[in-house]
Amino acid sequence: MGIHWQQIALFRDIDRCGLGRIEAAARHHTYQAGATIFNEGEACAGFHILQEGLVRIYRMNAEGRLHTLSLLRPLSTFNEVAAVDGGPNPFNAVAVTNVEVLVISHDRLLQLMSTLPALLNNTVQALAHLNRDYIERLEDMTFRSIPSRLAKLFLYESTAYADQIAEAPTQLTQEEMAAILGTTREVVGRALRGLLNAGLLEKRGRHVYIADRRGLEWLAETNMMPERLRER
Amino acid sequence: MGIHWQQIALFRDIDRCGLGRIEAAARHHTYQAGATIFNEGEACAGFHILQEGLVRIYRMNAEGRLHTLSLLRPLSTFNEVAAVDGGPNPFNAVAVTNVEVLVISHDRLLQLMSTLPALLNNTVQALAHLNRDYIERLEDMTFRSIPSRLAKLFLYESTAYADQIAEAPTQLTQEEMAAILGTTREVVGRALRGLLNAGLLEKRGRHVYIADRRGLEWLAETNMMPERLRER
DNA sequence: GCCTTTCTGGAACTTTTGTTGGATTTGGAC
DNA sequence: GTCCAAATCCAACAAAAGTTCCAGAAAGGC
Repeated sequence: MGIHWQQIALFRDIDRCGLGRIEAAARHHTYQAGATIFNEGEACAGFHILQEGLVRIYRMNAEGRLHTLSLLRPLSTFNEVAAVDGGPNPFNAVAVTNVEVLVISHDRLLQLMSTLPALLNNTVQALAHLNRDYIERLEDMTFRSIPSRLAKLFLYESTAYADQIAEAPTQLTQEEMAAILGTTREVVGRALRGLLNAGLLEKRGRHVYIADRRGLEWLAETNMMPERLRER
Repeated sequence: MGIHWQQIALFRDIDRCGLGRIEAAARHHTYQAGATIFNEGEACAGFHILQEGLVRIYRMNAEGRLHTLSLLRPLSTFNEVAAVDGGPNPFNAVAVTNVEVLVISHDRLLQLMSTLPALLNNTVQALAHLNRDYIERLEDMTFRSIPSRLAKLFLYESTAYADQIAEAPTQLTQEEMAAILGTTREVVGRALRGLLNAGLLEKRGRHVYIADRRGLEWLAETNMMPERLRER
């Protein structure tokens, strides 16, 4: 089969034989656009490898507000945590477009890890990396204002969002940006207008582009709008 | 030496010989109250095992506000992530009281993990567990109001705080609670007064105790103050 | 005991974020 | 092209959180 295992950090340095066993352990699933892949709190759905399509990882609170943790494109993997400890899924996953995934159950993953040291090693590294991403997201929520988080989203290439969010912000609707930033559509609209007025972003036709990367970086780092009053 | 390795989840199921090698790889350090153990962004400080004293794990933003991620007592471990991937420390660690720790460097940890499969296995589980804690903290910051987070802190035994915050909130100052919740002292004071007025907490002498566990749980889950107007 | 430092109580105010609701624009289906 | 659903813009308002400031109370050192 045409699976490019080498492109996935988790399967690096695993020999042909090991890859064959991993492939044999995986089940192929397809989902229609809009279909739920698994839900938060449900029994462990196993380790997922995204082969085709776009997947949204999110949480929802009691009032129905969404928080998008990741927007994933191939080749990405998700639900590592539950796959590894066998506990309930820590978030929801939904197919945004038609989706194809490979799934390895908790039990089979444990078997594979116990006989393929390289896989176990890679898993440790992947989990450590995930942990760093979540710490960064947590600090963003703790310390940064919404305009600042929005600026960071636009600068996403070099930040935590890069691994997790696969769409350029330009392509995202305000609703989707709001879910990523953990706020509401109207607030994102307001913040966006603020950044446009400040000359940090500019609108070309329908889409919004970066106009002043330095200014965005300043805003993302300090929570303060750059004062450009001096430019007379 | 009198190290109780069995009590640390990471060292479970490791035989006497393996534990001996781990012990040999560890360096003993002591810190005075107030001393910095390591700083965020600095080169990997290695894996730490807390044997004695109280350690604060925190991040700080540009304006100098603190966010306490953990308050740890023996026997706890910290800096797993950097120890495992060798990257910079993801947070600061400071000795609150006099502290004794064992430290295993990144290189030695990798050596140990490559020869002790049980240690590698335990590390995977520990990292997965950490990840779940961070996701929960992240969702708290995204969705919960400050009174709600404060209620959750008082219910700490049954939440993610149990692993990360080793101090009963009753004993904490408002300043310390504020750092844990990611806000300021005055806001915590106001929220505390709100919970006292609502009869969810009560004051005995200097300290504040839980008066209505159900009410706190309601507040923590829904973000809404329980309406007790009906109790005529 | 006294004095200093730390902690707490609380008011008044500002800023940010969230909410509501309506007007307008856009893209795509047909 | 026309029409519809989705997306956006924007103002006014409400609520939550952050800030500033000062007065008291408690704890700990001497």
